[in-house]
Amino acid sequence: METRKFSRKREAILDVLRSTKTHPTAEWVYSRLKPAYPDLSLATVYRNLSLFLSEGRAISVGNVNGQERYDANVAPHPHFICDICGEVMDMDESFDYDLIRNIRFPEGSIEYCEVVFHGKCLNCLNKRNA
Amino acid sequence: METRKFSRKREAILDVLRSTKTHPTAEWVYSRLKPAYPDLSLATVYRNLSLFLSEGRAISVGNVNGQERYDANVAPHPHFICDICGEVMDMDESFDYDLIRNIRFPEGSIEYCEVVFHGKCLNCLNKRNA
DNA sequence: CTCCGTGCAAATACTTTGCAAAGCG
DNA sequence: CGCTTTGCAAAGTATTTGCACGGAG
Repeated sequence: METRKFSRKREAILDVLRSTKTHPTAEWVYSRLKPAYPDLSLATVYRNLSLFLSEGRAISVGNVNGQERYDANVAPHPHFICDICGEVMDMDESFDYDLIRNIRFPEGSIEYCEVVFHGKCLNCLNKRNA
Repeated sequence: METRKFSRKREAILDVLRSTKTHPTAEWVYSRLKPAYPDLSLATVYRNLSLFLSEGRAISVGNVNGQERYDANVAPHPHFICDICGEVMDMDESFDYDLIRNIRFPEGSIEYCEVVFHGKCLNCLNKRNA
């Protein structure tokens, strides 16, 4: 059985993750907390993010440019990733998961489905045309 | 302008990628070719796989357990990933891309969409129940 | 002969881990 | 007090890069 104790830093890490829509990297979470917790270690951020994933309190949106991107919104929802700058955005309203609820796959049991749209964000589109 | 010369090893790498449905890692491609090309370097495999991606002759299925998985089938098709063993399978027949063709996203221009189902493959399910 | 392609080894970049010290209950 | 959590530094892993040499055109 998993025993778990309270930890102020762990709570803070989850708070930061919950307070943003940027789908941050471990490094980003770390730099956000470092001023308030000068003795915080990047390893602690990694350890707790992994913990949240295994507990189902967070998900990984995937690896973007070599860095894992995390999300405290564990409800299934599609994402948009800009292939130029790597920004990750939610697309909550734009996709109906009922569309894929009935899919059958004889070679395995489906537990969930990720839908990720790729393209260029407005920022990067504007920079190109400038 | 990109000048490109013929290279026997490059062709061989693409052949291996095209001859399998396993969505292999760079390492796997390397170990497949090493017997026939004893002086082959892993760096060459990485270099050429990156090249194929940028040319559109291959795609990345994503990062599974820290390793990039490649696919020479560049037509859009969904995948199933076993979260236990990391096996990647095609689901060509099971998903209708028309379902997502009409999606609008004002914050960016959509270029393509990845659909990945997660769960447990039959192998891993059987092992669990054994 | 001129560049492109490659091997090799070193460099990178992210993430994980071992261990002793600090903290929760 | 016993067991969890953490900082720190070191290790680990996958991938990229610099450079000199071999190969294609």
